[in-house]
Amino acid sequence: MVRVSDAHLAARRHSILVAATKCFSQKGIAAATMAEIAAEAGISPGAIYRYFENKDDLARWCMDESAEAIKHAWENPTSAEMSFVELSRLTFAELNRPEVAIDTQLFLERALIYVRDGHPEALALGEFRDEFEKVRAGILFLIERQFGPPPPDVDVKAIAEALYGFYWGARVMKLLMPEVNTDAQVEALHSLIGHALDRSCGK
Amino acid sequence: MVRVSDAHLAARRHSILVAATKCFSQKGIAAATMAEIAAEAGISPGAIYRYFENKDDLARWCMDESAEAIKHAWENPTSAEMSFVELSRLTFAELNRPEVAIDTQLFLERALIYVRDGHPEALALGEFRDEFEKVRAGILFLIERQFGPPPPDVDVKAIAEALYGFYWGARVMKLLMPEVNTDAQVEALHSLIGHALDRSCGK
Amino acid sequence: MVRVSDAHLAARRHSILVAATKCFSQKGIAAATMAEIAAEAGISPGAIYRYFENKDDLARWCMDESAEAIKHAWENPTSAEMSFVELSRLTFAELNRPEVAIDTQLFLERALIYVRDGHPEALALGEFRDEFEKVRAGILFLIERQFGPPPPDVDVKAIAEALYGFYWGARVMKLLMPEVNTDAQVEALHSLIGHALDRSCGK
Amino acid sequence: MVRVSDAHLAARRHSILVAATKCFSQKGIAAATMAEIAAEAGISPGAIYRYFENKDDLARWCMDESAEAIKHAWENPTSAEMSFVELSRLTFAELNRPEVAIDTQLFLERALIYVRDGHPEALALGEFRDEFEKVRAGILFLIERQFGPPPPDVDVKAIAEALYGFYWGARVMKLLMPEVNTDAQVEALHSLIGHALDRSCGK
DNA sequence: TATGAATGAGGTTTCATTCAT
DNA sequence: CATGAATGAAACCTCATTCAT
Repeated sequence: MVRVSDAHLAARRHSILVAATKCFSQKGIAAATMAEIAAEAGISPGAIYRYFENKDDLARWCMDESAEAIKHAWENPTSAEMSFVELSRLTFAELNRPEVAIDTQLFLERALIYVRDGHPEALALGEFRDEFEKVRAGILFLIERQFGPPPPDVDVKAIAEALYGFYWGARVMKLLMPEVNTDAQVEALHSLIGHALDRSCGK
Repeated sequence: MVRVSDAHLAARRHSILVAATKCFSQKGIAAATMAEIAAEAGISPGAIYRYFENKDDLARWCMDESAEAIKHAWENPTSAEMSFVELSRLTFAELNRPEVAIDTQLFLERALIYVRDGHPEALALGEFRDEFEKVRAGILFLIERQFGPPPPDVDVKAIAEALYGFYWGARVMKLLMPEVNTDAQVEALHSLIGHALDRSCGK
Repeated sequence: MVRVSDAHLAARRHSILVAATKCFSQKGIAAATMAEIAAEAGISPGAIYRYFENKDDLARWCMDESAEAIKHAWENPTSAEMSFVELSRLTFAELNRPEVAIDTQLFLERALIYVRDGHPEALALGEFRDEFEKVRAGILFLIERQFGPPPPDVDVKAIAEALYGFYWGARVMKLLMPEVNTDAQVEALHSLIGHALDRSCGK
Repeated sequence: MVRVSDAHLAARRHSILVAATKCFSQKGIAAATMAEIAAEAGISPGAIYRYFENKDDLARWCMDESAEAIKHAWENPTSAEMSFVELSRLTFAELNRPEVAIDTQLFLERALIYVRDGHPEALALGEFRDEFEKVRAGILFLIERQFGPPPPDVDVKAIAEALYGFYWGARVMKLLMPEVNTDAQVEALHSLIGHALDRSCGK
């Protein structure tokens, strides 16, 4: 009966997403209950259904939102002012924030759902392959911009792919063992890349 | 059915594990039902409970079994005849087998449970940290055996850690995008390591 | 169903208790099913769980309620206007009501559970020993108030205990053989007590 | 295939009854499982079904056996050498043996089943009413043999009934509170009866 | 719009009973 | 005769979802 502003609706929708994200990562999507999420969001269970079709829909939005949070500067490297080394330092520094764990968890849940169901329309918003292609291209671009054309015996494209894989591996490691020093790992990889690609070696 | 040989019991137990592993990875642990697993194993739902305490117990055995499958030569590198490069080639070649996907899925489910619950006794069999420490030590050992003492500006320990992280990242990538060429990535990393650690560069 | 008045909730809770009490005494606690109770109460099985933790909890409330119904004026004899004889007549007259059978049944179920489990916290609300002590003290008080100090060869405390035992025996007899005339039995006991304690005999 | 002596069969049957009686009184008939009983009897679950139709049948035999154990000298008082006072002292002394609790429990279970089901053929072996009539007659006979014809204002028949009720009440009390001194209660009742029926008072 | 009581399908688990050996 | 693995019906309980207010 009461007219409510769009802003208010959007805010409530967002608060539900936040609550759900918290619950989903704490207990897993399957185990978290709508009642818990409602309680966490400070509303009634029924109210959730005004904002989301059903639990699956809500979960999907949570996962997509977290996936969104993951999309980073790498996809649009041209616009970035930073060098490859600077950007990767920044990217991995991010992983030290504890909140990242929640995104990682939801990413993994999303990945598992993705694999189980084939590639259901349900996950249309976040296509892994797409992100992979884009980020790999971004890495490649930045490496070549920083180090110039690679020597013929170094497959920079594969290195870019490997770095992307390493990124996800690092997130999983951080999730399981938060004390792991991924920054040091990045520096080590940088030094490897430097040795291989920097002219200073040949000279 | 009268007394049955131990071998028969073990075989049935194993067949339940196989069926459960299949169902769990197809639908996720939470969504797979005991009835489905029983049907897949060709027995009645009740029979499962002669072999496993309950669904959680069954899931745990599945995850532990797959975790077991993951423990590889890396943990005991001294006994291996292979060089670092050979062993890592072999390890990543393994990832091309489609069956590995199931193990990866269960590993991720296990990881999520692990993170959610803190570190419950339930997962005692497979301690991530433990495996991490051992494998990292194995990698370190093999790298130094192959390349000799590293130059002072290369943090080999961090590289070993990074490689372990890369391994899991590669598994996740393979899970989501089976066509990804992780072998090429490994080769690229090998070439990086070679450039950095081989004496031929400095000379 | 939107917010409902507390009175309505209490009424529904009570109706579940009534339905459960009926089912439990008709079939026994173990054999009665939640579905039956729900049907008897005219609600869905799931609804019961908004009012009671689980079947055991429900059974406990039923038993406690009936136990509550059993606590009688005996526990607070001082406040009663009635003499020992009047009060016991009233108490046993109660047993002629057929509904008492249900309370007796639940009392016996409760007693059996109590004995099997040791003295679990579960039955904390109704401690037998407690009731026993209080009622015995009440009987003693009323006998002495009515008949004055007993002759030295009569153990009035033991008589009070025996009367309490007789009360429960009478309930069990009534349960099994409703036609038994417990009122006559009480009168007979009264006459025995009168003969023994009344001064009129000795004089 | 093996021929087994009747004695052996009877012994096994008996051992099953003993095991079942123990389990039934420990956990209640409904909660005790056939597997437990089999384990307690040292045989396999399947074997029980060679000796008893099903669980209900087994329970019935247990209850009847314990009911049998309850039938006492009271039913045939003429043949007894003992006086009323002696026999009741003996009867209640029996209640101090802890094993009696098991019989009491099974009696109560039997009583509850009896009440729930109406009077099913199932309980044909032990008719409460029958026992009641006989024992009451026995008590009456013994009281009159000991004390002679009662004064006109004492309803000895009702007293006999009351004593029977008291007996069961005492068993229930002993079950719930083993420390209760039922012997003292009997003595107190004896003294009451003595006061009322003994000539010494009137004289 | 929001509420939250109610629904009821469906999951896990138990266990009396059977029957091949 | 005994075994004990297997069955499968049925119980308890959960929780996503609905809808009267």
